[in-house]
Amino acid sequence: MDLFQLNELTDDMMNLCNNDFYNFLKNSLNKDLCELFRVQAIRHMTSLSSITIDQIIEILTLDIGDLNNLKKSLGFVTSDEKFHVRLDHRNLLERLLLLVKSKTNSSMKNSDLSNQYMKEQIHEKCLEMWRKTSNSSNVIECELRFSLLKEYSRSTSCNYIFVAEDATRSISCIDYDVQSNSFIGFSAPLVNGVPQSNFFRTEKFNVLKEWFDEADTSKFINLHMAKSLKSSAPSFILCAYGSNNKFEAIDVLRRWLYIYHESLIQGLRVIGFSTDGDSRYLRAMRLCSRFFVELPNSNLFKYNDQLDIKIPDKWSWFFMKQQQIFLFMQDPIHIATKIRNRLLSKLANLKMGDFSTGMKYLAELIETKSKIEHNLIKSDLSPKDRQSFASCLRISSELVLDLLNRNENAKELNLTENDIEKIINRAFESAKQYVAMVNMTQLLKNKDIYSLPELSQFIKTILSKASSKMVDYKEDDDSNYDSDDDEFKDNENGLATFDDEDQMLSSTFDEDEEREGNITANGLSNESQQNFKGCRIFNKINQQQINKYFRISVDSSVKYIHKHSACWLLSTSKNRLSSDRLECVKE
DNA sequence: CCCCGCAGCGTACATTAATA
DNA sequence: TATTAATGTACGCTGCGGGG
Repeated sequence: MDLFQLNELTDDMMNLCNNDFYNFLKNSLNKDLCELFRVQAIRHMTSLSSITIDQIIEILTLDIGDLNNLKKSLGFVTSDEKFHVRLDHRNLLERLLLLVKSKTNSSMKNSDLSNQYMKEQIHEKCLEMWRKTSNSSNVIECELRFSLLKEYSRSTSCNYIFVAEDATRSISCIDYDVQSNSFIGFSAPLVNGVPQSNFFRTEKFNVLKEWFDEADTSKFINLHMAKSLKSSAPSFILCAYGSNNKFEAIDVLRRWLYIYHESLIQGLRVIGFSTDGDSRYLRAMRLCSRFFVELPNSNLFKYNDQLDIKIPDKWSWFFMKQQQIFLFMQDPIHIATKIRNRLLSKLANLKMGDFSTGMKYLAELIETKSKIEHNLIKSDLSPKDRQSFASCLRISSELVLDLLNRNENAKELNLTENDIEKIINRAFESAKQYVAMVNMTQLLKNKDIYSLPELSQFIKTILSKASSKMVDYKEDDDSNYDSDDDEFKDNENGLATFDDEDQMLSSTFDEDEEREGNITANGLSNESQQNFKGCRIFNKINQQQINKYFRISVDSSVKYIHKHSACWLLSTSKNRLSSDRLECVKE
């Protein structure tokens, strides 16, 4: 078979593997090249789509005794030990790879991915992920990974990102992280709304004990996700940390601004934020969008790259300011589940425009059509699981929408600017009726606030000057960053100096030492390394490992205890969520 | 055993009353 | 008039008990 005569590989050829594959290679290339593929353990035709010639022959450049014969028949070794493959062999390989690549490309276009190819792709992706996670250090609590974010956005070739944030309840548990040499599970203090990473780092056992007694443990996990605006892009974990849920709206705002600034330094523009409906988040949104709020001490527009939102002139009732730096939305998963719950609710009725929707159309669909057409299951229509986002996906899938559009009774609804105006006007008209009922019409007419624009202007004035306006004097300049920092550093040093080595032996922590003493006294027989119910205490440890251990004094001699063991020693109670919620968290 | 609704709690915020 | 204290609201989480 001559590859140069062949215009395209057939599907059968593409699916060749193992012996069939090698036979094909023997026929179309030659015996030696076939052997090369065997050596490289390439067993499938489809594997060739992602390989280059250099990768295949690279092995021959190495000094491997078993391959000497193969080397001789495929090329030459020059005096400087470099290997050169014979031109004819190279041409053959090039041709083969070209044919395979063009075939896989065309089959991709036909969206006719063979299973084999999919597997290869998944394999490739897994490898890529593995490389990424092994190269870059793992997520460190509190650390905002802006440099990785830059890498991520470059891979999606889009410089605009949307950031989401949410917190959820978790089991609190203190543990020691060897990599960062710090304790995790305490709730880190916020500076400018940003949690301090590696804040709980100490070499003193007593400091740790103090933290156990006084510091708050994290009862929540707060997670920041970023997503490139490119729709196909995956999402990216920006930051995760424990929190005790004690924070204010201004913390949120500052955190957002911090993320915005840092991203800008990396050349990325954060378009907006989305969170759930926690009142502090909502307040932060209000502060940031200056919705009847004043922030006299912060300048949101110092980078001069605000978004200009075009609000129609007629919309006198739309009070949002034109210039914004962020867009806000409740996170779409919440919205989707809420709409679904409403849609499936037996009591409430979801109206969209003039159309009243309901689950009857969907139920009809399930009854009349086969599952292959809509992919819905009956439980999708039972509102029992109110958080089932999978159901939302299925209900709103293209398949279902398509089928619904074909149904005359369930027409699609497109919301336009005009529709919104209509809705507002209708609401205003019905409000007028209520006003008429209480005989206020004349009064309003006299005061010149009976028409919509007039009333809007009136309300706007009232809202902006009245006490309903919120004023926040919290500062947002750079000098503030430093002062806050110092404050916390002082605090840290204060603790450290208070518990320095001399004091460790003093009477302040007698009680503590005695407990230690008991432990060792019970277990202490004659060995240098003691086991006491899994808590090991050493007389001596490797100097390289010294920062993983606490120096403690027992019976006036110095011993070492691993920081992890110290955590175990100090955790007295096991906090857990009730069982069903625990399962939710595990998910 | 699992799921759900209910009451209670904690947190932050908004509003109102009281005070300097 | 500006600040502080008290009260009320919203929301999410927890524990409990009932029902399937």
